[in-house]
Amino acid sequence: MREPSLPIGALARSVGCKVQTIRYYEQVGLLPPAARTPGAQRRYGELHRQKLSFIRHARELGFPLPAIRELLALANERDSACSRADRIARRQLEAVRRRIAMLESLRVELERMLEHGQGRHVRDCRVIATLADHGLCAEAHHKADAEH
Amino acid sequence: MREPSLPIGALARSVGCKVQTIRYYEQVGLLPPAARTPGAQRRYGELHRQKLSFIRHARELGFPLPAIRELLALANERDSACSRADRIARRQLEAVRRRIAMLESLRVELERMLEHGQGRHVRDCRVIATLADHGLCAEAHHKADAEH
DNA sequence: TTAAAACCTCTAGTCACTAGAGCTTCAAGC
DNA sequence: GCTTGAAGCTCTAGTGACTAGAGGTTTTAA
Repeated sequence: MREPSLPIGALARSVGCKVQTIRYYEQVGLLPPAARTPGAQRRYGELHRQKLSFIRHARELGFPLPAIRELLALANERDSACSRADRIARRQLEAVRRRIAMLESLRVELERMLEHGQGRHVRDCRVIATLADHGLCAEAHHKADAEH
Repeated sequence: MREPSLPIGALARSVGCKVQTIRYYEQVGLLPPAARTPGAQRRYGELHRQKLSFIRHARELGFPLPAIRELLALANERDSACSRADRIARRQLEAVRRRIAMLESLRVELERMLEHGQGRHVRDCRVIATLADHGLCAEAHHKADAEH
């Protein structure tokens, strides 16, 4: 098998990311260095594709790169306990839930800002008024702060 | 009135942000430069507090700084049409809704990953398996990509 | 008067990419 | 075998919205 045959562009297309992103992952050590042609171009095989696909999927789920690094390591030692992976996923789930809660309260507030729509002038524009006076807004989204 | 009497730390506490954030806003021109003591320390008055509060509130709603800049400008010309502020808010509402939709599908997938919980080993860990095989996941979150 | 808390500027770092300059290599058609 | 254009290469810098730290100065309360 002359396995490593995919050039970087084809790999990028096949997992739906940019070429630079792949080089970036290699640079920060998430992806092992690719095989190279005599002219120093990267060539990838199926294993690389699977790993990259794993990374991209985890990124879409919002895992930060350090967590993904850990998940990749776990996936390798196939006999170690699953609980660590679970814990990482659970942490991520909590973060996602917090973000949803916060965004929901923001959605409600934005909808309220807009619901009487066409005030003709800025001086009675609900959007501006609401932003100017924090007291007008739902109490909710102050508590939900926490993170990014 | 010796209006500008709040030092930067007190202002930061009063609106719930960091000192450096206030200096940053001044640096990028979102906040007008503060008055200074003879020793060059910043002193703020009520107007600054209101403006900063407006900015922080808008940030909590997820508006990016360029949009906030525009909103601030609009708030100043109190006779101009409200429709521009409305449009900005509406755009932001759309972004918030998209983000919620995406996060919801991620939440579902993460919950599914975790629901059979305690597989004892990595080789049958749903978290790892789900990440490794994108085909296993709900179709949803691919469509919802779009943006940040 | 002194001491410590708060302030100052400036630089660099964060995260996860993304963009661009300037150059080289590959692959397909002739 | 030659040409040509797409795709590759490295390296540097930029993004957004802060955040952190070094190293020094000012303020304020005891």
